[in-house]
Amino acid sequence: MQTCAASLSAPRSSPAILSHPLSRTEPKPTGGRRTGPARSRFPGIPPNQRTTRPVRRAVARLNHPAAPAARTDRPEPMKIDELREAYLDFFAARGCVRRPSDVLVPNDPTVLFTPAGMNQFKREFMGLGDPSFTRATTCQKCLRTGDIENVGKTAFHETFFEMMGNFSFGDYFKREAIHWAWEFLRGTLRIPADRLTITVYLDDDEAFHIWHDEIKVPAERITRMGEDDNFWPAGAPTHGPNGVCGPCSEIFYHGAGPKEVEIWNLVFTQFNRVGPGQLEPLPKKNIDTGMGLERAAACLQGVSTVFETDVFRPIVAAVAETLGAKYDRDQPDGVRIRRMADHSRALAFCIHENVRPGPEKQGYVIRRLLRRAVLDAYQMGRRDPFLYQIVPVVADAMAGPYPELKESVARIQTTIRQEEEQFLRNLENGLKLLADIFRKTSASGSDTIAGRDAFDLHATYGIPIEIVESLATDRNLRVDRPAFEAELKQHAAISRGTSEAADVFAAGPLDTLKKEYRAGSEFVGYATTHEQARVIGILEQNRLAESAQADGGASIALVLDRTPFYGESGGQVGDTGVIRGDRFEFRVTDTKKDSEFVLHIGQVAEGRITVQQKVQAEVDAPRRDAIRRAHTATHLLHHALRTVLGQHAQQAGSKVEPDRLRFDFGNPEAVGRDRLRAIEDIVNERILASAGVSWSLMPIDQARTLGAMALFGEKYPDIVRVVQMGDFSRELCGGTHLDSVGQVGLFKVIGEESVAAGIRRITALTGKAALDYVRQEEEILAELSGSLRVPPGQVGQRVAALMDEVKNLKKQASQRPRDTGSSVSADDLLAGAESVAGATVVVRAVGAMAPDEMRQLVDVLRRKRPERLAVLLAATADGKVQLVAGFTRDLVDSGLHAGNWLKEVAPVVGGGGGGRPDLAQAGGKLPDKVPAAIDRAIEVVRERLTPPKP
RNA sequence: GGGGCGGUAGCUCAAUUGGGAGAGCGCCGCGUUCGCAAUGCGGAGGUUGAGGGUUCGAUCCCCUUCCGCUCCA
Repeated sequence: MQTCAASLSAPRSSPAILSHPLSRTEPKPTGGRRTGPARSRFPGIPPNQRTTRPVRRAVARLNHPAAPAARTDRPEPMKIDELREAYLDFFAARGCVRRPSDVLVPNDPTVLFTPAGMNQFKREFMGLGDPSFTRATTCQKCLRTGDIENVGKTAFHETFFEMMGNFSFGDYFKREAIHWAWEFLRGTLRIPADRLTITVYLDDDEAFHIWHDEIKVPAERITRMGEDDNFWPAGAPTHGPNGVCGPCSEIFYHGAGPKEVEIWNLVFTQFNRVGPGQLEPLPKKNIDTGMGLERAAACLQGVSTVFETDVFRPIVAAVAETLGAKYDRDQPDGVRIRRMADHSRALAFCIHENVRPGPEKQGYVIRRLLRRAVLDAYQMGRRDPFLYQIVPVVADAMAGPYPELKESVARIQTTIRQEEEQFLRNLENGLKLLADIFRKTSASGSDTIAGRDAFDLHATYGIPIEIVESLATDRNLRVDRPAFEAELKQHAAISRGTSEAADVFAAGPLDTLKKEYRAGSEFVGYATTHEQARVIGILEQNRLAESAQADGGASIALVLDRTPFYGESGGQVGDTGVIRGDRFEFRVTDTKKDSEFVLHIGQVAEGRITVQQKVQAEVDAPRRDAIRRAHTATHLLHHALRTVLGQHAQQAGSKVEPDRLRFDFGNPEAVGRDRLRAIEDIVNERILASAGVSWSLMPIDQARTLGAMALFGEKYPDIVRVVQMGDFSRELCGGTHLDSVGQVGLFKVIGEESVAAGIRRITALTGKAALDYVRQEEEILAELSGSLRVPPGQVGQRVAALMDEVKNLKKQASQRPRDTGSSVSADDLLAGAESVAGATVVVRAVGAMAPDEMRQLVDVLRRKRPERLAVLLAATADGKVQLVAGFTRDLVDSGLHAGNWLKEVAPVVGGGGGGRPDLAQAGGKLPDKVPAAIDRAIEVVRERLTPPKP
């Protein structure tokens, strides 16, 4: 039976179905006295939502007489997709707003990946978030690599996982959180009470009381734990950090195995830590809970690891099958297969959200995941890429909640495959280096590879220690593992450097403003470029100020209640312009967005601004128009790219400036001139056709249904703006656009390049800038044609002809005999040679000669006199001396060294030199001393030359 | 953010305290052959990533910078 999320999220079933007599999953009240107190405990929740609701899929099944589960005593275990829906339904019924999962890489500088369900609610926890709800529930995609070594080895560690949570922002607190958790576990999931135990924080009597006296959990099933186990953040009271924190209470499941499983953590955020041991109660207390989806499912399904749950089983099987291995849970390869299964799922989700393997940050985390998995396969004997083959299985297994994954399968596979190939190549290269190390180690008579060598291989070339060890063993060598570990530790210590311990919750100056103006700044710039407004904040050096005056240059930021200025976002640059008020003028040089506020950044040109003042905000309209042209053209380009290259050519980023745009998109290869031309043509044809541009607001789901292009891995608000051009382009976009496509004027591509593996970038111009560009090219051509004295059309031929000519002339020049003027011929030199100890000694000043020529002259001399010849030539040019010396082979063999000869001569001309025994060169700065150097040279060679051996 | 390694011909890589920029493969031409594979001879192809410094002289040493790889955080 197919797991079907669609049916799970169908409109609510009628109460009649819920009370169907066969509905055995309808929970029994946990106690007879339940209903009464429950009413008073949960004010504000409609009574019909207070009781636990059953899982609708189960209901549907029970209503269908043919369903096998209806006839067995034990219903088939709950699937992961069912558990997820049951949880979200349960809390939605208790007034929690069901929010979508945040993206894996959140807009949050303190984390690389979303680590927990609460991450997306940080602002809500501070009372600064969306005011439309105070309780929420989510199933959040998370990624953690802190315990990566344990993945596959333990039952429950995963890198990618889903965390279900319910959250209260100053709304319900401890009592409700605990009661509901228990109701869900006991009622909806029907977990027997004797399988559950509880922990609470040492002195959290309130929580203990609720568990013991209200829920009636026996005292021996409740344990009080210290701040390291039952406080969030762990150890916060003693060790910090300062800020919001609180005790927590955990629920453990005791299955068949020896170890209990933590399936639920309830965090009661009730304190503000101001110093060691100093906890001040918060006026508004929060609830932050987390239930690991997969581990909870494993408990329900009666399996001992997450890898045996219904979602993971096919992935594990696919890995084993692809590798031609048999999956045996308890064999060493079992660990590897589980790890590969986990990593392939994590990779699929990350790459889907456009996190690609790379050298830093998120990309590097992903790269390591991939390499770890490929290494596992390598050690199981696999030498080709394989991981990419798992992707479709992952997409299938996760299709219920994440159907969009399927659309990305091809893209994810390509990315993974390329990275696999690269890593395998690295490994092959590494093996060569490894062979060297082995040889050196053996040659030195040792059987142990130094830890330092192993570490160098690891740190510099990325050759994993496991590979080194395994290959070493094959050659009866071993690795000094302790020394390796020591190196690793030392490197880690050095690298730690300045890792800042960022506060989990950091409040900025704008948050103060946020308390007063919840809605933020209103943007009126779609309709107008000038507007009356009021100053609601002045930001000076990151602090709020009451007023600001002209003081020569310091940049400050103004916040207005409403503004026509567009704050930089979605790739579109911020507006510039001017803000005027009573006796002041403020020049806006840039506009940025900070959460809900628009920051007008610039300088006070004259006068004094104070908060609450009325102002006139005026955007630089011509510049804005140029931006609109570029932005509308960007959508046209996106459309043309997909038409010419295919649907894979999706946006991967963009920058929109006045009459200039940069657009990054996925494409495996360079676009090429022809296709680039076709793309440019399509855009310009659309411009000529001049379709209208319109926009509307709609819920995100509706926009997707309409086929509006949205980026994966991008966080969108609930209500989105959809910009439509004619009938060919519809995109989610908050930017400013033209009224009609025709206003773009001219569109000209000026460059295409690669920015990352699989990502290309097109740079283009619009409007006046495009015209200017074309004119500039025209002028360059005119200039060229002028100086070449040919019509523009013949410039190419003319240049080619000139280049040919240059080449031929060069060739002729190099072949011409060297008899240029002052230069000396080899024969002359030999004629003037002296004879020393039976050898021919040529030591001469040769006027101006290039080093290259001198070397060749030495060669000529040696050819003419192949035996017992010593040459030293001295040239002078530009106030410098150049010496070249050489010996014939036999003299070198008899112990003479041209380099050493020069070392004795060059100091005379104020220089130094050296070279090979048969040929050397030297230089100096004293041309006057050349005669002295020549004397010295002859003197030296006389001392050294010995008569030939008989 | 920090550490290590690297960037030389189209590709893979050499170049012994700093001293003449090379090899193999590929490419082009000619020869051998009925033709192909094979093979012989000849040839083209380089701002040694960029910029600066030290030096008589820098692929080599130093500094800056860009890019790639890699480890750690």
